[in-house]
Amino acid sequence: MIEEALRAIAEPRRRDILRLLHDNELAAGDIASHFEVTRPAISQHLKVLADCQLVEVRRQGTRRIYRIRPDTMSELRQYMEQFWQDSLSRLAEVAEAAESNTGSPRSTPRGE
Amino acid sequence: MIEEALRAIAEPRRRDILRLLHDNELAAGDIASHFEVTRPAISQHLKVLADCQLVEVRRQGTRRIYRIRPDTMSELRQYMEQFWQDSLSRLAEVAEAAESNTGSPRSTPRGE
DNA sequence: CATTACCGTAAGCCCTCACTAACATACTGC
DNA sequence: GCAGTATGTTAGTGAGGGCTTACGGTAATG
Repeated sequence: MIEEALRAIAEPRRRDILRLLHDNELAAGDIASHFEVTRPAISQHLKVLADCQLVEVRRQGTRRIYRIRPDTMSELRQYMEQFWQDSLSRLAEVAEAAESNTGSPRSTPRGE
Repeated sequence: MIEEALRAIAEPRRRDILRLLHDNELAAGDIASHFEVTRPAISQHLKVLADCQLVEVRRQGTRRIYRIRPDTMSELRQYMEQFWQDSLSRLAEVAEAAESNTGSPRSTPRGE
């Protein structure tokens, strides 16, 4: 489930959709009108977001109103926070912070 | 670049690799020995992680030693933090937090 | 009932991706 | 140079994903 949600937000278009819904609930057609792709494409994205419960849908006449599910969003957020802690050692975090503060990294960060 | 990194960590195997490297640097073979898939598969994952600068590699004889790049990890982390702020409204966050504090959400306060 | 608006679904195309098998490369020791 | 170790790279495969076109289904309206 969370795994599915993480894959879902890895897609830029779906992140755009979520940002679009950050404070307003919107009908599918309204959402689709914000993008260049066709309406069915957005509908499929909305289905992915609904399947992993990142959004929820409400029917109002012929319209489908989509809304963010903050509980699942927060769950995913917490999963990510745990991931940072699991993959970023305390020492590494401090080192990075110090490097960022000094502004003069010792090892070439952009060398290629 | 950040886009690429987000796509990279959407893959479970690559997150496992990053967690494996959280405080130790490891040779490619050592990393591969932790998984069931073949070494070339891990080598390709490592290339993906190196391309988006989530890890860096150092050569030591015939061995390639891989290490986390905390700067890029933090950059990605900050990008995600910004995304939560962009997609989660203040009100939704507060509502979720309150719901989470009570421990038993039970009745969803949404009219239907 | 017919029409219109709104929306999801199915099929097909093309591209990406994770994986394996085979080959190529770089370094070490004899 | 030759053999062995450690690793990257390439070709090929099967699965999945995003997109479009075409179609089907439901609700409001006359």
